[in-house]
Amino acid sequence: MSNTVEDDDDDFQIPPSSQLSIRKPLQPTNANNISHRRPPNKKPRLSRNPGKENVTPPPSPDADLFCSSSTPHCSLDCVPSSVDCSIGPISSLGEDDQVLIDKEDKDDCIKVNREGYLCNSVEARLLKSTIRLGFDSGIHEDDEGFVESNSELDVLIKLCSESEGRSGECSLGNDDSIQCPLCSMDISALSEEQRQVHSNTCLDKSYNQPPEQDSLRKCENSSSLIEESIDDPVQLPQLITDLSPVLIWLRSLGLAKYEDVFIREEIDWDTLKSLTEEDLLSIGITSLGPRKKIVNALSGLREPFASSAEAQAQSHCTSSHVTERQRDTSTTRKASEPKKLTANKLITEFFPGQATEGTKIRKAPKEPVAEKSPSDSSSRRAVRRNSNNGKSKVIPHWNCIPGTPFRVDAFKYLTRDCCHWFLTHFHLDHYQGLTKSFSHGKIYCSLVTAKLVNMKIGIPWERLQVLDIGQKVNIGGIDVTCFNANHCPGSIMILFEPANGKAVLHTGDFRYCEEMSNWLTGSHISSLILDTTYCNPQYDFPKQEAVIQFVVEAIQAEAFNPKTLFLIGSYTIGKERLFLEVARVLREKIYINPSKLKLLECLGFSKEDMQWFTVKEEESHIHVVPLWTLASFKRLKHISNRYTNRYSLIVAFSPTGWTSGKTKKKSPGRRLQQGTIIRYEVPYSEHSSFTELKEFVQKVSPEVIIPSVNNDGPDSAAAMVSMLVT
DNA sequence: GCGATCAGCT
DNA sequence: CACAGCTGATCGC
Repeated sequence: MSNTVEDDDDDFQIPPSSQLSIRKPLQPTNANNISHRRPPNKKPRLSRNPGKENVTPPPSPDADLFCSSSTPHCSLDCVPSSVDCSIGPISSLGEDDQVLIDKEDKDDCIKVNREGYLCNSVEARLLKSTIRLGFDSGIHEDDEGFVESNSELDVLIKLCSESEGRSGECSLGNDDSIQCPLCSMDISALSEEQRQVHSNTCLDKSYNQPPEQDSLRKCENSSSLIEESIDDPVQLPQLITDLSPVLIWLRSLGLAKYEDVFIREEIDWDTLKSLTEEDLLSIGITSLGPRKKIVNALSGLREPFASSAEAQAQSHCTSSHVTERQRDTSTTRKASEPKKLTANKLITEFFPGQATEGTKIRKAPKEPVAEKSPSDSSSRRAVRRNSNNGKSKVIPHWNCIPGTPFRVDAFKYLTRDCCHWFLTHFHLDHYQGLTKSFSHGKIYCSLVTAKLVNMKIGIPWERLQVLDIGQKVNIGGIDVTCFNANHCPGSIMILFEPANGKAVLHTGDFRYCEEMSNWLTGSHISSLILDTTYCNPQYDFPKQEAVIQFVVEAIQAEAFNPKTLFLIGSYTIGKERLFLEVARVLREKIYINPSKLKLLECLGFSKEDMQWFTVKEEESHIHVVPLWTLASFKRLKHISNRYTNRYSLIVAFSPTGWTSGKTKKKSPGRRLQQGTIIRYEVPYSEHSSFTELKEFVQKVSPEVIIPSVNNDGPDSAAAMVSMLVT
């Protein structure tokens, strides 16, 4: 193509303005000395084109996608046009990518982009200040770098700590007979909710089974359940009796991966109690988080109130008849519970209302753990080993909607007793198990997700039921409303309102934005199934807009060398906003491969947006590539070798929220360089930050929270708790 | 040969 | 560590 940057020509050729208009010609000095480049997180370099100096998208035909400033909840001119400004029912989708929607208030017409991204008007408003303030997203820290303590923090801390070590699954058999995975009791006759209560109770018992009580988990609710179980002792779960107390204890901390170490060192219960942090270090527990966690738990073991005999005697798997009365009774007993640690308040203590189940916070690991054997060192292996033709018998709590027969993102656990399957978004870990031979009923999802499921997996449209955003529908007698989850295109969170009046909000994966709380005002949420991916204060990343601006400026800063190839990582779907905004702001086309284009065509981008993509590699020096190809310099070197003639410098952007955990707090990115390869790690996240989770939970104010992500390991929230307590 | 699943990896 | 995958091996049809 004529507009290709010539491989061997050092002279920068001005490309057609539509493609490379902002691309800077050479800087006056040190053009070849990469290390002398200005760090991009400083003052933005101005474009020669005065109309394109900042992140504000240039006027474009799709400018009408912006909400007018008169719309109360919408602002500002710097909101990317790919994002919509509110949410409302998409009742029909025409050829145009925008849909005009009449809300109840006719004056409040809003436009929704089919892409489905949300308008983060507040983010947009914050943009300038965030840049100036080093991407401060508004959270306050103390000198130690911790988020200031308040009840909301405690709420989430508690949420996290409670999510540790408890395995909340409900049992669903493939056959008529349904057994509790722990005590093997036949629970076929029980209702769905009762089964969950039963299984969860068993798991609570297993958690409390070690001879001494785990100091990290003085959950009064579990205590109350233990007391309830006294009245109804049945056989001990086999799983529990076969394991050594040390291993059980270890597992209860979510540190099963260190089982091998403890076995190798032949650490028995007495030895365990005498271990010091130094000992732990010497036997190979080098990670700070797990070590602290163990030390903390050990100190709890040495406490006099730990009553092992009693715990064992009481830790029998109970049948499911945990009645409201019993719960009330146990609740009244709680006041005198000796096991309670005031430092570990239940998250639900901060919320009004009575819990609907004995356990208010459930661990809902992404993978079931109930059937793990002692030798398993990773949950993944355990799952594989225990998988039943790919469909595990034990379905995590977060896949079940209490009070309904519905399943969410539960295709790994297909059963014949359910015919309503919801899919929150098209990411593998959520649709895994779904194949084109699916014949278990209907799949409910957004239009974008339905298109992808149809195209990529081959599910026929007859099996797919599109849920219109913001529109309440009745499915099997249950009101269902979905909202834009602001995660990836097509992602939704789903509100279930069963007849029992106990509404359940399943967030799917989501990135919080202020509008979300508006949708939910008025609805009392009983259970919140929450995406807790970054439920840890260390994950406190900037708003997406700030990161986008950082990337734009970084590209501008690095682009003075005309033989620079820019790579932006992305998933199958996800991170589109990042590279689309880069294209729009820099007014340069972005290369994507043909299969990616086909995918993007399903996402509901406008024609104007789509014009920024090209499948002709030579038309662009900004390429979108799979995220993992940027994971290491080794891989980047591989890419670099492919383009030796054409490019002399590779600048890659890895957008992931995990970046924020390992860099300084709220840093907009990390610049790493090896020779002619530069790699930026930028904290562009499509999950909520800890701060956002806090805010969301506070606003939704549910009675019960069911985490959808298992936060085990060094990053575990329990470790965070121990750090806060000590 | 193909689809589905699993194991290992980043 | 692991967001959300990819790749290659294996198995059953």
